[in-house]
Amino acid sequence: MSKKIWLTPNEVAELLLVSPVTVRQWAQKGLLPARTTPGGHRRFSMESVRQFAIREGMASRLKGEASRCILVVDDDEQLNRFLVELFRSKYQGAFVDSAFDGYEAGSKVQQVNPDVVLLDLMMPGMDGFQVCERLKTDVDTMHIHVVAMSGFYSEENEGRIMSVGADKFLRKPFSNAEVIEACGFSSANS
Amino acid sequence: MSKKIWLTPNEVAELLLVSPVTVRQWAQKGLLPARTTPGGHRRFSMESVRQFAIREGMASRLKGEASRCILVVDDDEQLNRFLVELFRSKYQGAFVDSAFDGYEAGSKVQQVNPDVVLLDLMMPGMDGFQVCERLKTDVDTMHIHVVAMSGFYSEENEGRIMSVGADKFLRKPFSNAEVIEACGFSSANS
DNA sequence: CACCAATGGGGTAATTTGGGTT
DNA sequence: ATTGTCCAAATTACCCCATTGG
Repeated sequence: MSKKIWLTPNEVAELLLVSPVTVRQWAQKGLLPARTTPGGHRRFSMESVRQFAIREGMASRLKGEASRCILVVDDDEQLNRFLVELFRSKYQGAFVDSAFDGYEAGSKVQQVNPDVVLLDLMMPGMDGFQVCERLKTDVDTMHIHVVAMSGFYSEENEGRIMSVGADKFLRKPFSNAEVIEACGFSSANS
Repeated sequence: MSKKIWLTPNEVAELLLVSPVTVRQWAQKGLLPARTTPGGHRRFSMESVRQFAIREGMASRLKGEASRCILVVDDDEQLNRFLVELFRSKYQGAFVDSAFDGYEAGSKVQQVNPDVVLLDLMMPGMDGFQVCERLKTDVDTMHIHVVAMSGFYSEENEGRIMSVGADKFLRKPFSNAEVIEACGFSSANS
């Protein structure tokens, strides 16, 4: 179900912008959970690295922590606009933006640094799986909450998207309350 | 992934001919964007430094680095790496980066603000036509020189990509001299 | 099984960095 | 606006040898 990705110290080092030696130190001190090979070499799971990176304050959240920011990625113009309006009207403090394809998603993520990405899986051209994987493998974006949406439900799809790091799965159609809850805005600010 | 060039504070200081302390100040004031390691040390991207230098009018201090910037977009890993290496080795002053799909293309364009985008038309997922159209429609990126590449030549394709704003069309396979010429590096340094 | 280049582990010493202050 | 200095902590260099993965 979940294809775990194990990273070598070198890969982690490159990801976190430090030398391999430093990664070893973290592992030695127990700061970064690791699994060891029969020969004693360490292997790190993507998930551990993500949590470590976020926990240790690598997040570039230096910017306005005031309001929340959500990015809607869906090629369906109707639904996209609707969702944007929904969030805009419901939470005036939040910054809401939208993207209609993979390219725009990448550009907008880089540009607005969202807290949440509401991501459609079935987009012609680039699918959401790739976008999600990219988001979750880049240290600068791995902290982003990914809510996947799909109209064609299948266990395989759900498993697949969750295995590449999605935080929630939403089956279309859904109610307003459901999206809002999934995006974690239920108890958010206003 | 792509080989990003991250600089330590000391390296930036040497590059801009100032003391490390000064670099710290800039980072603290948010003048120079930086990422931090889990331990709190700063790392600067070559691109940030370049933009900062230009913005602050000290571009002349840059030792001829990053005078130009080119982005290679192709899902063919082999060809992509080859092209990156080609430009890197041929023009050490140029900053070269790569993207392998639409999402990454959008992210990288936003991030490095290239002068030239070398764009493959036939990518699974998102095709180059969409990317090109986005590039040429957005005011912030419409100045970028787009060189389209394709292995499946057809008049229709060439007409189509040129109609959405591409500046050059390259038919695969092509010679090193051809790409370089197409990217406008012909009269560059050596 | 042996070979081999690249990588990883443990350890210590050397260097760099962030922050406060001048 | 930039730089020097101090200190504690973070990061790295270097050594030698084992492991990894062809």
